[in-house]
Amino acid sequence: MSSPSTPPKRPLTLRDVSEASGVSEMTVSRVLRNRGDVSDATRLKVTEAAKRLGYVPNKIAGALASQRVNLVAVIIPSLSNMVFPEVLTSINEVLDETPLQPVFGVTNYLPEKEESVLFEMLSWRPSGVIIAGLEHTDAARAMMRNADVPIVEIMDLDGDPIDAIVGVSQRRAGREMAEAIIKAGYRNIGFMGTNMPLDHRARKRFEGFSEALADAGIEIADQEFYSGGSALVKGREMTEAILKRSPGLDFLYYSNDMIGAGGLLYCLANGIDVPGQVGLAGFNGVELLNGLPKQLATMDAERHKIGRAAAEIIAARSRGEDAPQRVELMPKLQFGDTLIRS
Amino acid sequence: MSSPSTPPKRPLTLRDVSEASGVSEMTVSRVLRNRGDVSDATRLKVTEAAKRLGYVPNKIAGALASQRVNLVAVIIPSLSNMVFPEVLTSINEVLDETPLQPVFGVTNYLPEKEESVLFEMLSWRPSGVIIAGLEHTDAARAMMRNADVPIVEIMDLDGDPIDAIVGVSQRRAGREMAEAIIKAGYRNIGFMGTNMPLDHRARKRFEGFSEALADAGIEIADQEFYSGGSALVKGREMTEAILKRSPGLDFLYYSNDMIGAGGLLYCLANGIDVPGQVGLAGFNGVELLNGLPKQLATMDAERHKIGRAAAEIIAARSRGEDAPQRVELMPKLQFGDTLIRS
DNA sequence: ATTGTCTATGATAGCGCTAACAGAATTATC
DNA sequence: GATAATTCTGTTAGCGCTATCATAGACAAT
Repeated sequence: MSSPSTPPKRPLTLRDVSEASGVSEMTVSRVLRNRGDVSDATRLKVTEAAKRLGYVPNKIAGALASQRVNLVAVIIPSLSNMVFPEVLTSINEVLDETPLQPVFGVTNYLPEKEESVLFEMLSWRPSGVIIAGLEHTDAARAMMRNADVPIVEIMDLDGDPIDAIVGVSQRRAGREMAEAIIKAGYRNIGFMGTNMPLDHRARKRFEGFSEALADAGIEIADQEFYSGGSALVKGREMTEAILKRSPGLDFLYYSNDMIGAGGLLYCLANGIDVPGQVGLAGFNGVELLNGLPKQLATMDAERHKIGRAAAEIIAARSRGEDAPQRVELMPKLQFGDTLIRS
Repeated sequence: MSSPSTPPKRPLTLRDVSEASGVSEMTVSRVLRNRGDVSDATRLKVTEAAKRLGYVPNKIAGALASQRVNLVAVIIPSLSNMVFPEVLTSINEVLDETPLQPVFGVTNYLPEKEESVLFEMLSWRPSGVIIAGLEHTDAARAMMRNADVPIVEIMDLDGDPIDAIVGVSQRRAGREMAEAIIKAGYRNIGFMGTNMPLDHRARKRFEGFSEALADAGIEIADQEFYSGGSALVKGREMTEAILKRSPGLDFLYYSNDMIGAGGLLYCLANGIDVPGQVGLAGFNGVELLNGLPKQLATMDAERHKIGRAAAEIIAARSRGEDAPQRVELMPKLQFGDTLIRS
């Protein structure tokens, strides 16, 4: 372990390493990238000099010269909803085993923000783009079509992809839940969800849910929407409100597990028999639910698989291999303890 | 709205826009960056041509030429612990109002991984680095010292910073909680936490906690450690185990709120009077707690403020302004319903 | 020796932009 | 009307790397 060199004023370049090791810049470059034939003796000299100087290659120059960038743009609506960090984690895991590096951008569910984040990211000429959802501004679509790199739209499956797509049909997920609820004998069904017109996935689940109910001749008996605040608290509050207003409800469907968990805790705390008096279900399959006193019925959104599959498509395509254009994952209904009356 | 142009085979460059608009590349560059004087007429021609062609500037070339990069490296241990996405969200918020763009890297609490992520990030010559914790490999420290950009170490305050530092004293946070517990009259105290030797912040809290107890002549009566799995579930399980093993415990301190919440739910479900029989406290002040039947005593880790302050330091420094070298935030003890016996 | 085949290294020419300066066009000043 | 000041636009020369081709040396086959 040599002690670190004194802080350089002028930033180090290949030339410095080249001079320090007595070989050409080209050879240094070869050694540092492990490319081409270099004798062991030179290799040693160079790595030694590079380490001694504390040289860090300049990828900007490298990328410009080689026209290759190892970045993958990953664009998601939010970090507050645990779903997205989980997707990111999976993407990370997969890309860790490749030369690729994810770069994250957050849109706050705003199409214009998405467009600007995308523009910014594309200007770094990434090797691929993973982006949540299918709804984008015209300009954003055009940029992605023109970018000439693999684009993977994730999470949602209901719509026309630009390039590749990985996700679950949100509409169908809503449908399946509705069908399971009907089959379990519930008829007086309330819905609670976010009041976020730009969360297209929640919207599509809701649409699928209502459609399936309509097919069975059932209408949603009551509904509540919220925005902002702690989801768990909102779940309690909305559940209290909806049950006070519509005491006849026998089932409550929540558009996500956090508000569902809030609702469940409310029912348990207030002596409401679940699912005897009221059945409950959420969506996402968040890990949190396992720790609750009762297991909330939910549907696993397969977000880890989604992240993996998307990253694998980018990785494969960037290696020149081909990869699936469409990966449909099937969310599994987990009945838990709140859907089937025993 | 002109329809998008046909997908170009050869990627567009400034030259294409220059030719399309009949001015020099330099003028196009000026228009696109809003820099220097350009007549309105030319400006219009250029923006029009750029939009029509769907030109996206190449920041790689731009950065190389200008020696300016608008990226800020943000390095955190994990995305699974909500604390970090929350910090990222705040960093994002602040940087959104600047020309800077965060780039995230995840280390999985591994020093070697941190070193490699850091190396990778520094090779893009970012305008600043925000990195969690004060513990790094020697090589990592050397790289940061040599990088000649602002470095902000966050979350923790107990140790020697490389450059700037923003956080809370974890040791002191542990101390304060211990003191509050003692003051409330508890004497038989159990501890539960992660078994992660590399989570230095949890370790320091634990140390501060034990020290303060020792000062009062108290020793930790029993303890449990976990790793992996759903924290809420682990909280239940550990609580059950520790209470069975040491029925005399009158207080349980959890190293984070998720396991604390699990413990609280376990106690409530099993008719254990909280805080009459057993007092409880966690750490972090996660929003989730607000939705629980009882409010768990905790300490707000100020992670939003940490993110904001760190990003503001980078932003200020990158504008050439000066900024604080050390920001100490004071975690506030929130007593909730589980610490003070009424 | 002659030619060919490797292996190891170097020289050259950009990658697509922008900094810095130069110059043309326009307006102001006396 | 001449000069200076003020726009505006263009020219040149890199930024720090890598692709590509050239070349020198080592060795083998002929």
